[in-house]
Amino acid sequence: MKYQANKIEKKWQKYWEDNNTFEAKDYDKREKFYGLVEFPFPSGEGLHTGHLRSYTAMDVICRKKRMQGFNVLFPMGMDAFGLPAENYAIKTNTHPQITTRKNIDNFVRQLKGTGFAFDWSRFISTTDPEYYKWTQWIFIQMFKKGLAYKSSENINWCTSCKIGLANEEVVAGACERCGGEVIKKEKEQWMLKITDYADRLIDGLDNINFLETIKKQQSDWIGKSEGAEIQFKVKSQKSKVSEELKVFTTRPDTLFGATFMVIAPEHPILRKLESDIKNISEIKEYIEIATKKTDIERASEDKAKTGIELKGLKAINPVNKEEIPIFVADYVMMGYGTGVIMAVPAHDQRDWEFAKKYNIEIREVISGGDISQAAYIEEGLAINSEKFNGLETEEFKEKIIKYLEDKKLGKATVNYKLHDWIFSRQRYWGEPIPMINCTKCGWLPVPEDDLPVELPQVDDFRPGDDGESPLTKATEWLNTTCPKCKGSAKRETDVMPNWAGSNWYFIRYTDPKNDKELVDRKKADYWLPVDWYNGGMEHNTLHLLYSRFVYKFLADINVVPKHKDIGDEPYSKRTAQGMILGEGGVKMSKSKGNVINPDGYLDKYGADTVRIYEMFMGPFDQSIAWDDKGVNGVYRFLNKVWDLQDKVVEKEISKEVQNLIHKSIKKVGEDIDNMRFNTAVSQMMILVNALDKESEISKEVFERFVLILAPFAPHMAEEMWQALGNKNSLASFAWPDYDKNLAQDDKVIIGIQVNGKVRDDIELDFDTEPSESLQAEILAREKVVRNIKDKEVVKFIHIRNKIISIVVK
RNA sequence: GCCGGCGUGGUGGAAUUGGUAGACACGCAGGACUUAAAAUCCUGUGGCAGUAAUGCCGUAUCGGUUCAAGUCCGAUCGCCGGUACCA
Repeated sequence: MKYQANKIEKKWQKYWEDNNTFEAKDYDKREKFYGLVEFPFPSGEGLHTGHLRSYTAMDVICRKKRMQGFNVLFPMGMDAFGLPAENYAIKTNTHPQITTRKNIDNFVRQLKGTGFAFDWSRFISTTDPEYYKWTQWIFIQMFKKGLAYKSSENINWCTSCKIGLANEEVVAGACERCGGEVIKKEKEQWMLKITDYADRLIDGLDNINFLETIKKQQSDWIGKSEGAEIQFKVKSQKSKVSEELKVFTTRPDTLFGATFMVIAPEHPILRKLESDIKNISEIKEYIEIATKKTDIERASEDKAKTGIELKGLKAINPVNKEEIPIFVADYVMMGYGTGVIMAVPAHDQRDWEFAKKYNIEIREVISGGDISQAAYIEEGLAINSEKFNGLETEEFKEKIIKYLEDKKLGKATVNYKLHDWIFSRQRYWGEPIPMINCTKCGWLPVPEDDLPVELPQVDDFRPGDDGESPLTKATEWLNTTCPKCKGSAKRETDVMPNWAGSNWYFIRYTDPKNDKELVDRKKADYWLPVDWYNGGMEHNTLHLLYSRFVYKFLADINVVPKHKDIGDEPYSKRTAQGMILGEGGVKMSKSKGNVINPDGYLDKYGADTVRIYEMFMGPFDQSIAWDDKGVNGVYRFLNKVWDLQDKVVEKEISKEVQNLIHKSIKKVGEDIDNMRFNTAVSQMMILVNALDKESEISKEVFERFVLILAPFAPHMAEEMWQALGNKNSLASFAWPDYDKNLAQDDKVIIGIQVNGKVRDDIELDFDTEPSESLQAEILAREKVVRNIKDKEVVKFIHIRNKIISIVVK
């Protein structure tokens, strides 16, 4: 019988569904395994090959775990809120609800057609009110704990999306999503205080099994630096002022070398002391140019620093009372530290360049460099620092901080790159922020019994040109009563960002239908943490950081467990796959028209072929180009496998085949555990090529092969398993064992080198020990003799099972 | 600039982590089957020289350590990803 992929795939997909083969059982006695993949955004284009790579990998892992006797939870859902759905709605004037439902159906169809062993009974969508009720509930809990607050600040404003963006969503000065121009705009925003968790987000990385590069990305993003905050008094020539400039520095030991100060153009002191600045009109001009510049322009100015001195004002160095000039310059950012720096040109390269340009004194206070050439940024012994002279940097730092603290001139402090998280979007297709504003009582959360706050129907999904949310147009919904004084009040019209639903979804999978609480604590205790989370490289920083933050918060309020080994971390292991590129190695994109939709391949070759190709195409963690011919090669392999069935008989197993099957079981198992799927597949190819050469194949051997093939090509494996006379699905059948001794070849061929060059090889019994007789035998071999000639053997090295190396002179 | 990763045949890639470089697959060439093509099967396939045996060269480049280097060390070049005036 010919291999008919589509027929057997449909048959088994139906079987799995009818028999709930992949249902995860709460509280089961078997050891649990929670495997997680990132749920997709259901776009109009359907699944792409990248989704399949990630999902197939975790599917292979989960199927193997299930065969090994684990109670596996492998869930799927849809992250369906977001801009693309909304932009599509604006374009076509269709409600996002409708397009989203259609897209979800299409995604589910494609996922089921690929044969993933998801527990579909736990399916969730972030747009389902039963789900986002709890997204809103989390927000309210954060508000109650003071972690959600409203703040008016300069936000990044995408002129194209007409939406506020978090700093994290601005890439090189442009909108992360649409690439549009980003400008600064003042706006009232809900903020989440993720900075309160900064230290815990760093410390938590210690005990979890993430790739080292991911850990580094996480901690670099948080960007913790320890240093000191120091106050400089400001002195005006014109009037008595009591203003102070606070600076943050990681090098308080260079304080005596501060010869000027620089403040950011946005710094509020400029407005306060306007009348004291003699050259104010010049300054104002500079500020105007600076604030007009987008970040991208500020950054691309060839590193040439510009700035202007504030005439009429001086700052006083708190340790030596020196009066130093103050500059405004756009290389200092309001968003980091205090927006003011003490410039130490001798020991900071940017300050050095600035001082050279504006002819400011460069005073060396740390010895060891040549400050006439460049700033010396290393540590060293202090000089020109009065009573601190001669101290090592570390000791100096401690002493000067103590000194400043005693005199109330400064203090030790910690600074982070991480900003609080802007959580408001003035858009339509998101979770409404469940807050009510009463003119008398202020901001109050919607009573929890009234959740969810459902997204109201509106006719126009477009944000207002003033940047207000489309929800302001839903007047009936907008006007409500104050939960406290019962007076008239208004609802918050901003919605939550895309991240809101995706930063806790993995918790909900453990109890997806609970309408009483976010999750039944007993179920969460059973299933969490996630044992293995695989996803895209692009989510290694933000999504991971946000969801770790939310988990820690939920653990603090006792909604989810803290674990014995990894504490309040949600994922014990995280891996990431490489991207799949279009043919020729270019990034797939709609605009290039080279996006590969798996549907065509699923129809033509079947899911098993596509699955194996995705695993075989290259190392899992590297980007790789799609190759149509490679798909065909895998299809050939599966046909060969299928045809082997005709040769299966009950018979004795030859020694060679016994060795090969045990070796294969070992290698395929180990390779799956290490995500080395490509070599697992090639091992199966080697096995199949060998079996193909036999005239008859032992049933026992073939059964074992079918079992190791099953995670990769589950449909074909089930069909062949049944044909071998088995009644039930192999999904929970035992993963085969291997015998260590049988997996080991009993002969090895090793090379014989003469002066480092391989001249001969010899077959030896495995584990043959070096011996004199063997040495004599080797030295008598014809090729060896020929290569030694008349030279003297000075060394004879025999490394067991590896090499024989002869050194001659 | 800084941080991380990588560089192996015509192509994707393997190499037990210092021990016969090129597994497996794609492609290509030749052959079988066929009226023919597709599919399938067989053979060959790193480069150079040679009928061959074999020899020399070969893992981005240069140098080092070692009996032995794709693997370790140093320098250089190139590519990819992250980040960007972070005080």
